[in-house]
Amino acid sequence: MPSVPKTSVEDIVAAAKRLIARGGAEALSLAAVAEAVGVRAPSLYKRFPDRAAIVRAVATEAARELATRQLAAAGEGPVDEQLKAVARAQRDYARKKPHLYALVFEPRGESALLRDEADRRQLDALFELLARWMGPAHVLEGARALTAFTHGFASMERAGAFQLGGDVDVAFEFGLGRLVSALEGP
Amino acid sequence: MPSVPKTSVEDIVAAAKRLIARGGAEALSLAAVAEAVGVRAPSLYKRFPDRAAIVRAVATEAARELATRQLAAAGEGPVDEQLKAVARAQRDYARKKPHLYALVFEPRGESALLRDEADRRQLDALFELLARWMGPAHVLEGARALTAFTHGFASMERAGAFQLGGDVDVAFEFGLGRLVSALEGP
DNA sequence: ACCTGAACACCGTTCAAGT
DNA sequence: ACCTGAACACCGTTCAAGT
Repeated sequence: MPSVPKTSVEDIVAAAKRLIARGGAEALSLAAVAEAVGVRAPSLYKRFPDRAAIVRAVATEAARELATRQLAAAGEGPVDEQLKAVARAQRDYARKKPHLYALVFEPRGESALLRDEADRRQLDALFELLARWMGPAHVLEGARALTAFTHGFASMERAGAFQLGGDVDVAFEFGLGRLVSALEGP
Repeated sequence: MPSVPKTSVEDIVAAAKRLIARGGAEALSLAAVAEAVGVRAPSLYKRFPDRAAIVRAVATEAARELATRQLAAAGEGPVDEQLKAVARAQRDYARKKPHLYALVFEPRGESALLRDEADRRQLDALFELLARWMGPAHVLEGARALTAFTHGFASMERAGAFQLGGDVDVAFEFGLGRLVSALEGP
């Protein structure tokens, strides 16, 4: 009857996030999460319907975290520099937290990403930034092109796909510079 | 003593490829592979050291298959049109065989992609194509930019990341057109 | 030489029993 | 109201025993 909770939703998500950051989502076991929050695995089902729901909650947090960093990185300089900074922040997050990044951009199976309000508002801000560079006509297409390039680069880098030598940083800046220039104007 | 084999390496890879194409690599069970080739799961260990090795073999085949399609799609037109056709073939493969595509471009864990000779030769041909468009100076950077954009787009499309409406085909052609133009010349 | 059943350790998930 | 041990079905993998 006392029903004193040993843990909480936030506790569980935080522990799961830490574990995923360390070993990736597919290596996450409920037993490990449970131990990290001082409980047994079956108790997790009191707060989450299943394992996938826990992973999804972590993905939502990671998406917000990434958007926050991108917005902070944008700063106040010229618009094209702001756009590049946003892209660099995305790549940077992918390098520093590859497993969390993968959760946002490469969700597996049923774990489709669910974005927060906060996340959504931040993405809108990035959209407006791009609108100032391109004009209103093709903003959606431009955003998709820029994000696709950046994610593709980060994803391939993470997967070890760049095996032919050369300076990968140089390649990123080369592609980013050319693409951002190509997006200018209507 | 008779030792009449019931299956073969090729058999197993073909069955695994079919199963992965249908349900994705992480849903592949050795029991299903074994049943498909008319054997019991433990017998698979006579030909492959572990599950990951089977998945890796399928990935190698998928990589070759993709490169073959890209090369075939290039055709004989103007160089920029050939480059675009190669990118479109990549996106097309990602849409038609998403699970096999993911195996090539988004390998998980230890399953780093191993390319065969045939695959490598085809990639070289694509490189030369790009060199004719860009000149020799930044071919590596250009190839990485073009592949990053195409993979990023295909990956996000596959993950259902383009949720804001708009015509996704138009966005792809928009980005591809601007990027290829931006890569022209030294 | 190859195949097999049985066993092992490890999963996610369910549920009746405890407080 | 929350937590737990036990059980279940399902994994990949190992291995002694079969032919």
